[in-house]
Amino acid sequence: MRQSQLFTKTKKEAPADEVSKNAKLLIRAGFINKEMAGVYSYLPLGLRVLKKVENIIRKEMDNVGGQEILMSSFQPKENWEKTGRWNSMDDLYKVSDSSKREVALGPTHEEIVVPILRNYASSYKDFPVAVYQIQNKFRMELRAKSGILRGREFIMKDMYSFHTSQKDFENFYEKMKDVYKSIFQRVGIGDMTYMTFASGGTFSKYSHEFQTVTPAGEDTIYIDKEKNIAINKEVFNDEVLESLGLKKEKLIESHSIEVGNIFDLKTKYSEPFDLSFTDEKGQKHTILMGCYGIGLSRLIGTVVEALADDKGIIWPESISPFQIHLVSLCTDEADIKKVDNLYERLKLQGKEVLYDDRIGVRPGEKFADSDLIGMPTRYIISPKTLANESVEIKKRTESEAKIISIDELLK
RNA sequence: CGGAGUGUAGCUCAGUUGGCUAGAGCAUCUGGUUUGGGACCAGAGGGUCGAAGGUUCAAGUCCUUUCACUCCGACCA
Repeated sequence: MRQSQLFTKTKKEAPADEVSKNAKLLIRAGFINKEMAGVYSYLPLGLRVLKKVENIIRKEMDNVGGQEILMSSFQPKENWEKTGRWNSMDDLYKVSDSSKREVALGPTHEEIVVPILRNYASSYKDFPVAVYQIQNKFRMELRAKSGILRGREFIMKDMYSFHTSQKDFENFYEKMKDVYKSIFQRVGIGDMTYMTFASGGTFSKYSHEFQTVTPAGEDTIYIDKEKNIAINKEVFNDEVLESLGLKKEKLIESHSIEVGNIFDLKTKYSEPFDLSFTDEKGQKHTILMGCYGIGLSRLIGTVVEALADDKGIIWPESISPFQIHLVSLCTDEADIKKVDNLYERLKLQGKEVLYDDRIGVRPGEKFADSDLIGMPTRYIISPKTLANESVEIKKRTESEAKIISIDELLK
């Protein structure tokens, strides 16, 4: 894409009403736009990142047999009354229309997905099933904060699995642990993300979170680097330590951001909706469930928090809006034609290129913009490099550039 | 929801004990100069001072109400 066509622009100054690094950088660089507290729109660059993250997650979900669906955001009040959550969930958005009918805006989708399954599956032959979606969620956070990390509207992947036996559930749950590790590895924060033993909330006694270590995190975890696992402070006690075979002395305390969470739901939601199956002997049993969440918007914010430097964002190749930032410092027409040509050829090779073709913008400003936007690789092309038919290549994470010929580059 | 703070141009901010036609930088537009780390010169456009009400000869400035945003806390599938 030609940068001259991009309707967003970078800003020199961060907005006064943002404090978090992720929001400051993402807004300055033109990835997101703030609409109200905890609510952001995704602009062209931000949406490209979001789509990349989405596709990584989608592939991983499909690989474990997940079937993608898209459930409604409006959810009937009766369903929430059935599970007892209409009044017990503080952060549930309740909206009403002119006929005074009340509905919930979905913060999670157990109340929808279980009735859907019930509509189609009732035999042991119909299970196991896993369905998932990637969708906007609404939660009435009493206090939205930290930019994109804790919003009132946010984007989440939620998967729900359905099983006829505890063993089948456990197998799947174990598989999902690896799937989650793989996802966080692929988006570039695998080395700093730990599977963390945590509270199960209202569902069950314990659950597993995936926590990314950064000072911006609002959670506190204790990490065992050797075993590559951690414990959330909320369940940090002798009993848990012993059950996991961890020694207090070896643990390192860190702040972290919860980027994913997997739960054993047991029959908590299948029961109220009577989601059950008939076994080989004609006997009826309640279905066992698991649920698996990843906040995509939070994940993007976490990547920014964890990897950015003082000049701007640093995107891992896998989720960068473009792979290459082609920065042209050329001013006369013949040179510009040559750069245009290089841009077209890179595109033909299937490269994703953001081409800074802006005329009248000085080099310093282009470099500053390029650092801020944070593409992993920068190609600088100027009259100087063009004289030698070459390009200067610099990685966002490195300070030294190297020069190679255009021919070699295209090879 | 409790505590603290902030709302003035698209953005970042200044604006004295109430006083004349509300300012600067960035951004935008015009012209010129410049071109390897957010340049410079000259000019121009851009405002319901968050909103409503009040006090006053006079309100960005004082009072009341209200809304929004931020931070700390509580809360958090």
